[in-house]
Amino acid sequence: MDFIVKGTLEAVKALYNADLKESDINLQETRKEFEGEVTVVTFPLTKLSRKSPEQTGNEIGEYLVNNLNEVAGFNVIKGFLNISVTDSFLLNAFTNNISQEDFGKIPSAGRKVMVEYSSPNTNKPLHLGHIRNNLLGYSVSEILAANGYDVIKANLVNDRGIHICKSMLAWQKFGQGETPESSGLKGDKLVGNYYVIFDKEYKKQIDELKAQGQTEDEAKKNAPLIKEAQLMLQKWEAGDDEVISLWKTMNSWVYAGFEVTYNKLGVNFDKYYYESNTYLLGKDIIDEGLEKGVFFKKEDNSVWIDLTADGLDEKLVLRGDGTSVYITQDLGTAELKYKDFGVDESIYVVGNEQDYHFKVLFLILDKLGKSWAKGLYHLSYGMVDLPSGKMKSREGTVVDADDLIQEMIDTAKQRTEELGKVEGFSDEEKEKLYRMIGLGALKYFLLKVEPKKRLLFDPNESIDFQGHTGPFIQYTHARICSVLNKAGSKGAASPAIKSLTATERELILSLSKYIETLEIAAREHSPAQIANYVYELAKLYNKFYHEEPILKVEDLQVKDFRLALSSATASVIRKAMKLLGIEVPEKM
RNA sequence: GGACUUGUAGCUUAAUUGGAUAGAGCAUCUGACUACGGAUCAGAAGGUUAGGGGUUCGACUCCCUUCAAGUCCA
Repeated sequence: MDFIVKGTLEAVKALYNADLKESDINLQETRKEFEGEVTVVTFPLTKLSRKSPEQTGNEIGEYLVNNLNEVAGFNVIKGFLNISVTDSFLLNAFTNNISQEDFGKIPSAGRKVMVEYSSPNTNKPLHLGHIRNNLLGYSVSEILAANGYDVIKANLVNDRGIHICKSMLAWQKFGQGETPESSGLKGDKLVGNYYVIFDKEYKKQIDELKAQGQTEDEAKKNAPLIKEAQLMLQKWEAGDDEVISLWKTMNSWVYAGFEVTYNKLGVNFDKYYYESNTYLLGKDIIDEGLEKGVFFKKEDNSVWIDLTADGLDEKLVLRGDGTSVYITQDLGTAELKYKDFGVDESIYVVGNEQDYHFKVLFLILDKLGKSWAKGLYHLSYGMVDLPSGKMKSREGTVVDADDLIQEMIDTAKQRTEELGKVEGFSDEEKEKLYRMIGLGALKYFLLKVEPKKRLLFDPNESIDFQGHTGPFIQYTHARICSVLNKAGSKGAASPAIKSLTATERELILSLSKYIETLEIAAREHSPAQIANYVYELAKLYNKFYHEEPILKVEDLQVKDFRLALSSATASVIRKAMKLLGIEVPEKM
């Protein structure tokens, strides 16, 4: 609707002799209860016209009708100038653009972006919180790619540290040689079990020590198990053969397990980073910062940065004994990523508990004068909570990723069978369909909410398959496919069509908004924008479907046009859902 | 102690970034040519946008303050 903005600028120039920028024109969609498609808000223009909002609207409206072929008419309500565009304008847009196969394709911007997501610990299986992370990361990658970016999906695996030593130690002591093969357990589950066992045994020891008169803090430090775990970490850092070998073995179990979950979720990565390779990075950046006077040393030799001028605190970047803190290695890893790929932008998909951390990290890199620091972005998302509060793997109050996925598939199966809709499906096709619908429901459920909002998940309330859901949109797609199949044609936009029904107009307008939605989703790093858009589109199509006959309509040109409209809708649904990582079936 | 985020119908949520009577879905109630696929559609009911104050033509949106939930920093 660019031409409305340009026309309004001309009108303001001609009528009031004022020069405005495009951004000064406040354009919005016309509300359903009024006639028209686009609305110019004229309140701000009254300063130029020195007339009432109504008069200003009428004058501009007159100008537009007289000067723009595409404008059919207008009405003014208070400070709102509602403009109706002509049917032929909409039909042209549909024929020349929307109905084309490559509609929605944005040419390459020649920019490279890295999206780091998932980034799991190797001591426990993935849970619902990780699912949100993975879906967000994957979807944002798809959205950026659709916007013409060259995208690198990265996974920074936290494969070292005290937590994995705990699992290793517990396995050594209590595992009796259990392996994924011997137990039939998924590798990540097996390792996770030992992490829990460690915690139980550790707590026992703490209780014993407390019974002997030690305080809680003392007991936590003195328990033999924790000391052993710390010793193991030291051995790991020293490269002890036995420890390294066990570490490699157990991690390989975990990776095999993760791979299964990633496949089920349909996410993947172009590049894996491992903390065991990166945890020592960053120390040269500390030196660089000291030289540049960005950092300073305290008496105990620890290195700090003073961020009080930026409204933050003093922040430790290297300990007095020369060992790293989290931010040390993150500084190093950021630089490594840039060296590896020369990305223009780098996105970190990490929970909002690390908001402060990333604020500091990016600020430091900026102060160090890194040219690429302004391209860093923390895609912060809210935690997934249960009604009982936070999920804690050590206490077993987690919604396991594999279990949840399976439940969703089972529910999809049950629903579909109840509805008796899989006649003529082979067993393989059925399995594929159940998986598609179950995951569609799950993914849509998680992605339709703005990332930064916290998500409450009640395991006792099943995820819906009706209404504002993934299956609703999948159903709409299948329904369109069914119509097209029956017709045996994808239709064609006929130039002979003279007029459109109200719903046809709405549908074309909705389709035309796909590209700007794509751009907004990329700018805001928000799959929710796509999710809500495609729902609106599907809803509108169903309305159209009920109101207007397609196959039964006598006029063949109208029939052909409606088929083309259906086909274009299916196509946009398919493209939009793909951005969410959701597949759509042709029958369901 | 300091900082950040969130708070919208019973529940899950949207609002073009300051615009019209705050828009949907679930649940509840009422309807839909014996259907081009009823996982759908049409309608009813449901709101002091956590509370209070301010800014202006106009506030869910910006500012101040109180409350609630969550998180981070040493």
